[in-house]
Amino acid sequence: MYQETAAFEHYIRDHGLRMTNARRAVLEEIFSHHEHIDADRLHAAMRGKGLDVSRATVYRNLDLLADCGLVRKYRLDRHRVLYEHMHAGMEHDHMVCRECGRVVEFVNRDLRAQQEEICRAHGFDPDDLTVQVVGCCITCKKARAARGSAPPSGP
Amino acid sequence: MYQETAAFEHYIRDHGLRMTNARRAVLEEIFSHHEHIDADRLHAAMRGKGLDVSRATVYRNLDLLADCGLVRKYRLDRHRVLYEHMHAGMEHDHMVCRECGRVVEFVNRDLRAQQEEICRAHGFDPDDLTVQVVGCCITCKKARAARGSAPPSGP
DNA sequence: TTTCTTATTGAGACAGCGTCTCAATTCGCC
DNA sequence: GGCGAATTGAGACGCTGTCTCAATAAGAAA
Ligand SMILES: [Mn+2]
Ligand SMILES: [Mn+2]
Ligand SMILES: [Zn+2]
Ligand SMILES: [Zn+2]
Repeated sequence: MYQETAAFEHYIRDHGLRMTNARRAVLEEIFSHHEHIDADRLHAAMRGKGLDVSRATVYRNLDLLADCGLVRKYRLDRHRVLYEHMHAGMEHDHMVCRECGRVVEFVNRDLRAQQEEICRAHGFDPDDLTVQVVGCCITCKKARAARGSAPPSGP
Repeated sequence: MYQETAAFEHYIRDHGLRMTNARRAVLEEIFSHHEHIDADRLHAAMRGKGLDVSRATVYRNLDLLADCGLVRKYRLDRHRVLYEHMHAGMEHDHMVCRECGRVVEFVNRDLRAQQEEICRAHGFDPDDLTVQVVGCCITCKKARAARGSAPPSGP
């Protein structure tokens, strides 16, 4: 947390912004959640703890944190944007199950290297590399197979 | 177009659905546009030609076409979903410029193979593999460099 | 410390976009 | 042609994220 606070304050100063209680509160809150969470849920969690930060401010500061690289922003389903705090530069990607909604994370350095190579080839300067797979997870696949081949009571 | 109509009708029959004029119209319309387009613009284009298909129906049938694989659905910016007709299994991915909004497409078989390999390793059955890069395109990079290093009138 | 400038916040209105509802229509089968 | 179900049209609706603007507070300067 010292690490992140320092990085955030550094970014703030560097950009002629101001460090505020609301900013510290949003930073602490997002770093206390270790799953993907949307802005409204994060806001509700804060209100639940008695932290009076407005909805607009939570949205604004999550985006600020994303800009400064402490938080990542994903759209894993079409309904809402999810945020997640970074963990020391450990970038990962996602597989999303259509059936159960489960999100599986994976890290693959080669995939990233290859994306960077493509960018280089096009003279494109990337800020954000995303790989996303939508499909059916192993659990749902097994469940479907079990249902399909040997249902408890015959059809 | 015969190809796609046949594939669509086959999918329709296979799923106990019905072929309608609205479906044919949406299919023809999306295949007549060769850039990314959103549902409302496609709807407007149809109305412009005198095709009376409702907004909801355009949305519904674009999603149906996406389900059956004739159309792909992307969210290249956070504002809206864009659709694009497939071209004989030629899957591609996108780089989006933050500054000018330009979208650069690229095809890379290795990247796809690698994604499939990761899925296999996780027992994940993919329907949809997406790679998206957000950053700064070569044109904007050059424009920025020109502005930064040698402005017409001194600072 | 007090003063001053201005970035930030809060509260709610607003907007975009996609979904839903339900009566009317159309499809496909008999 | 008649029937039952799938599809459509029109608009209301809901969810998310953005914007507005007056009030507040950060932080530089005095
Ligand atoms: Mn994640
Ligand atoms: Mn494309
Ligand atoms: Zn699943
Ligand atoms: Zn550009």
